Amino acid sequence: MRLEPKYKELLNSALELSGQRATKQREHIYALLLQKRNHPTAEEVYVRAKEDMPTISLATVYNCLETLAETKLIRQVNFEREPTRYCPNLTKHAHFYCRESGEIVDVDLSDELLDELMKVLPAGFTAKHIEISYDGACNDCHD
Amino acid sequence: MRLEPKYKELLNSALELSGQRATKQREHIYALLLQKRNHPTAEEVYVRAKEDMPTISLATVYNCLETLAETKLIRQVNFEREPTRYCPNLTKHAHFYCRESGEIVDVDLSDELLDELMKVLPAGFTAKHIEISYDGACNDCHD
DNA sequence: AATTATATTTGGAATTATTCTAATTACAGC
DNA sequence: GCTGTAATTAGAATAATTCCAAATATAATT
Repeated sequence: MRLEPKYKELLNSALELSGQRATKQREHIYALLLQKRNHPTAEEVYVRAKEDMPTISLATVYNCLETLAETKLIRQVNFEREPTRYCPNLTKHAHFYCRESGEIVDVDLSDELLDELMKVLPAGFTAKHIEISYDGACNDCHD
Repeated sequence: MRLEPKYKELLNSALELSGQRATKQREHIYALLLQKRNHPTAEEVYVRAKEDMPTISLATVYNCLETLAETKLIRQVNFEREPTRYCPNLTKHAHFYCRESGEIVDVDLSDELLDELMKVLPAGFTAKHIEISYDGACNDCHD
């Protein structure tokens, strides 16, 4: 698994900006998130990471995911009480969770729609972030 | 703490509909959620519940909250990995979480806005529910 | 009203996801 | 190549929640 130059630069500059080091583990985990964008849990990332890097520990996976999230290279996605999932899609989007297949699909959101959502806030409230999750049945799963 | 007749009926019919029994504990917990609508966690509900019902157990609090949520009398509210909070507001609304004060505020949503959110789904996708959470600073907390 | 069947509550143990800790290892600057 | 700091590692600890088996409460039936 190789990290494309574009993303390698993105990673390096994001880490440098926040005064953190570029390590094999961080690069590896970022690469595998980009390579298969299926919103894996930390545990799933751990399993995949070990294929090419058998000595990596679960704690490191958590640490790396945390670092990547802090530096805004990935997003954490939560559905109710389920384990946190991770997503390297940096565009503005919501998540659709199919209760049938368990699949999570990104749903792009326009700036206009996000603006409208901001406008319904009470006076004096300012939101840094809006998190939107749908849940239902995806294309492949109508009862 | 007394459950208003209106809500008592709502509770009884919801429980009956789902074939479950009306118990003191369920009524008590529903009443205290209605009385102080500050989106408490299960632990907070437990503390409050014990004031008037000292022998209630934490497991029962969880059971009752689960039953109330199943019967759609209350909603579960999750913010990232924080403990689940509970909300008896049945209108369509989002939640605003103030990172400063920790306060959670209901934000009413119009049917039109929800429609628009449904329209942006890919073809063949149908959502049963949309969960929207803002996070930022509330009226009382601009840095 | 007593009897029976089933649902609910209870306290504690178990589980799950995640974070913490202390020791080792790796990296960056001199 | 040394030195200081950051990152990784394995395992222990934690927090929220769920599970379990026994006791109790409720509803249905006699």
